[in-house]
Amino acid sequence: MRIATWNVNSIRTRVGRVVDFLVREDVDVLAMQEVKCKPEQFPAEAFDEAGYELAIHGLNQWNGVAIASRSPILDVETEFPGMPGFLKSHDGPDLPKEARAIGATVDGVRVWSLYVPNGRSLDDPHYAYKLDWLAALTEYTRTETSSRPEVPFALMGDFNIAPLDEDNGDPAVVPGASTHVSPPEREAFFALENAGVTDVVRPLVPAGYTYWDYKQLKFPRNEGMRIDFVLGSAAFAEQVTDAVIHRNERKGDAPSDHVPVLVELALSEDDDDLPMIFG
DNA sequence: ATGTCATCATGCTGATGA
Repeated sequence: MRIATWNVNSIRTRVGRVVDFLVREDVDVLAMQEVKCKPEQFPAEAFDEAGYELAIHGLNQWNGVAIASRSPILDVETEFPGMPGFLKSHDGPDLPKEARAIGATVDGVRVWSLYVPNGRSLDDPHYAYKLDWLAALTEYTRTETSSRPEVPFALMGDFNIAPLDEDNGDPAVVPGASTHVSPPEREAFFALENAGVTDVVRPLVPAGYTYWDYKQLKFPRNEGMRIDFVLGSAAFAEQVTDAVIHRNERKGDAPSDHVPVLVELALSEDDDDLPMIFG
């Protein structure tokens, strides 16, 4: 199985690029973030024609997550247990939470496409929301990986955190003053890694960024950040045979500001592609 | 240079979010 994550920054703007990538790289499952549309606005036909089905969670022009898959998408959830809402986005507990998570089972793998809140600034309510959101995700991950350790489980997406100093190549992102690199955010990320999942890409791709701001020639200067990750349970991680950060997807016409991160698993998909030996 | 990009609405320009 070849499975990837990509913050596409508007699927309506990027659909050609995204489907081209899926076909060219023989991707079986794609977790998308920032699709920036409602399900009825999602360009589903292009995915259908390329042989992918979709699960989409989008409420408005902000955020929005989706999963595309060649195999059937089962048991879809649009939030994880305990996931908080952002106070400014609703006036009460009955109103919908932001569309930042979608989980589904594909070929026996439990996959989450996650768009972690940005935080905006260290003194913004969005920053506290980000930490609360990560704490709830950590508790869910601990419960899930301990109660069903045999199920391969993966958190894939834009975590909006550069966990290590080497993950931040942007001089405008200053430790002590900026989000994405503050100690509480990094501690939240490490707590998640201690709750039953590990970064399956870093051992295979030790260096490299996944995001470059559109402004100030950040990509030509290579002043990027590594903030998109695939965190897998033991049952997932032990199947990983390869990983690639597709840096070239930041080039050319109308790129997203993030690039896809692809992981290959030894896990067999289903028998559809195999010869019919037994008739 | 607060230098780009995407979206929506008080809509063809500004506000919001990243």
